Amino acid sequence: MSSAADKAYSGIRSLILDGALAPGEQLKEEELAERIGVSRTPIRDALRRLEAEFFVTRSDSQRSFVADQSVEDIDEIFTLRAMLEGHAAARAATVGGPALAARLREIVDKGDNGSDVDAFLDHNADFHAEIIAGAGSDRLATMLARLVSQPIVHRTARVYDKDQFERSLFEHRELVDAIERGDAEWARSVMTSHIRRAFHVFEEAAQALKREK
Amino acid sequence: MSSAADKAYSGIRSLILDGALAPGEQLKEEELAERIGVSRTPIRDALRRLEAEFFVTRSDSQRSFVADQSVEDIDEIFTLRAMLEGHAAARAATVGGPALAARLREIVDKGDNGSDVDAFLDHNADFHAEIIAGAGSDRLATMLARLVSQPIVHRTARVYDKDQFERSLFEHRELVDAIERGDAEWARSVMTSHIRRAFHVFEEAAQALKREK
DNA sequence: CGAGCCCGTTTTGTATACAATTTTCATCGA
DNA sequence: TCGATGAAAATTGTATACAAAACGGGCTCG
Repeated sequence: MSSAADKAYSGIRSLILDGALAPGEQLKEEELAERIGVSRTPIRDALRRLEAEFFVTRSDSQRSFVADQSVEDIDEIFTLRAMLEGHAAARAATVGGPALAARLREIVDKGDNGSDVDAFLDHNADFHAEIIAGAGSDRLATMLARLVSQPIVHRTARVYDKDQFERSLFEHRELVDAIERGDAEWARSVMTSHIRRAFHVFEEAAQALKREK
Repeated sequence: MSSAADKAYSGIRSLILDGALAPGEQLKEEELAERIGVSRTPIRDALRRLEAEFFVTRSDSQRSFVADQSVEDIDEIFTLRAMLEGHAAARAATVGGPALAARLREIVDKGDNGSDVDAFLDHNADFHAEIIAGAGSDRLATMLARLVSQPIVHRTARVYDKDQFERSLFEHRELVDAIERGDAEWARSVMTSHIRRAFHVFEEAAQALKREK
């Protein structure tokens, strides 16, 4: 896990998310290698991975750049995620059956304790992972994993207030109801609004931040 | 274009599509390197690319395998493609405007000449590319590019008969109508059925092939 | 002026040797 | 017989040197 390639991957990722590398900036393999303390080989590996996850883009002449992260870009990501994960929820409702519903209910019950942000994040990650697994589509799971950059989820949750946590939990419960009854379209809509709502929370926080400056 | 990495990429891709490497088979870097005539470095690169395109999967211990290509897998791919490209059509109808409709109509008119398979494939690729570009979402375009393996489109089109070509052209025309009028949901449905229909043509051909054996 | 071209510099691509890890399989002991 | 063990073999990971390609700045020529 702490191989050079993983170190390079998480290192570059952090540099981007912390803003040490600005959107649009060119990523030079040698410079990154020196900065992170590994050779260029694992750096190249990490760049390919980050490219698959839309953190990094490559020009036609193979140079790497930090991808844009404007509110429009985040909107695009949340829109795609809402569609794909809505589809996952619909499939989970169709093929998951009572066994899946039971597992989800257990996760939701465990997550219903207090307002600790980290505990909620754990619960949230478990819940969504279970639904995606329940859809039983490897490619869908892979696409979602690439699309959903957990740090964005985290940054969103940090600005959640008590009311928003409760709404999330409420939506999770409704999702379990829909899956339990095998109602694919109900599950799809709940999941879609769940994710779109998360985007708008993020959006408002970003605008508030902008006004402060 | 004819760099070692590209040679490795298209070489391995061909080996998989020709069946020289069977689904589930392990891909050994050194063996591939020798077979293709480049060193392991570009082979590793190619494997990452093929992994992003769902041709290759990796085990938890970093070994690479040829991905499954069962009818169920193809179904999964077409389903995801129908959803994403349906979304692209809806967005294109919303943001593309008359300019996009005009460009599309030109492409369709050019494609309406005879029953040459290759000409149809060119027309088809142009048409879909224009719509995806018209949606104006880089990440969506990237995801679709990774998901849609042209060889499958080709293999599907090879079994198209005259009637099916005509239906495709008809659907393309209807799509242009929908986009011209800015009707996102109409565009989405036409695109979705267009792609689902293509899957079932492929499916029937695959079953016919199976019965022959 | 400005478009195009040349050449030094920067950056990425490739091969290769060696290191680390994983797998395989033979052996041992209960 | 079964499972554990450990060493050999197979496979992937990493560093590094050199090759190739792309970029940039200054030059010429119209």
